[in-house]
Amino acid sequence: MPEVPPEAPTGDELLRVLSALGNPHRMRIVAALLESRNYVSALARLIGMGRPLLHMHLQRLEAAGLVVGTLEVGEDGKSMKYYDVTPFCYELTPRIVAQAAATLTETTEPDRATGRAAKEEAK
Amino acid sequence: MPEVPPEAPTGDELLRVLSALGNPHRMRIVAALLESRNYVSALARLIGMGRPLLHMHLQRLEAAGLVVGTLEVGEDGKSMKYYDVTPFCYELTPRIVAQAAATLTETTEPDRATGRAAKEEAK
DNA sequence: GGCACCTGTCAAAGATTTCTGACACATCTC
DNA sequence: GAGATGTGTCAGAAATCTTTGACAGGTGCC
Repeated sequence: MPEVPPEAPTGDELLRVLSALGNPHRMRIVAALLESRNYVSALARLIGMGRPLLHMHLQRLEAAGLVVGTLEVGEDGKSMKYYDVTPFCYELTPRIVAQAAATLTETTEPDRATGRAAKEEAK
Repeated sequence: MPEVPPEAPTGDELLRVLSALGNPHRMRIVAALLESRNYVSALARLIGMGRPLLHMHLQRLEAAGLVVGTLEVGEDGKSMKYYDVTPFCYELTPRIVAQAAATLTETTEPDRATGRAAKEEAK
């Protein structure tokens, strides 16, 4: 049996997943793809959305590991990029969120090497 | 015994939860509050964040039902707003997301059938 | 009174994210 | 060739989210 995230996703991973799913359009995209895999242009027509925009949303979902895209070549020689929903499974509880938060890499990139956050205690 | 969302949260609810948690600062806030409940000003000092900003983040978390704030009056007469993390528990799978997406009441969509996309009734 | 805390709000800046209309390329059919 | 399909990209609006500083009030203590 394949492994699913057992308990503790990294902060960055969880953040990517949550912010990817925290968007009505992307939720609908997942729903549409779960019903049947599809390629970009057809999916764009199906849910009434511009191709460039859908492309962006799909990239966000794929970056979060929620969908996967494979470039397939049809018998007519046209290449279409089909997207499938991955069987992801995340549990959201205070403890898991807290654990993830502890492993968050500073979002603001202050320095190249130090990795030190440049937040000082004022006052 | 209070019930936790067993399986199918509404689209709006899940959307609120995901977009609330899909932010590094808010994840850290949940983590800090889970370690120990706190009131706004102290929490602001603790995580090095302005009060107005923290206030906004807490409102977002509370609107999603992830934390609750209670205005308590100490014996010294000062009122402090203490926040607690609620024991939320959400499961994130393709099916659950798809189900939630189906009940989304949001979008500039034209309209389908009884369609009447409106904001929630303020209380 | 003045100081140190607490609470809340508001209006702007600042930074992201979202969205749109181009553009580029390829293949197949007419 | 033109026209349909598919792929991807880009720059720039448009909308939204984040952040800041100033303001309003409240209480207790020196």
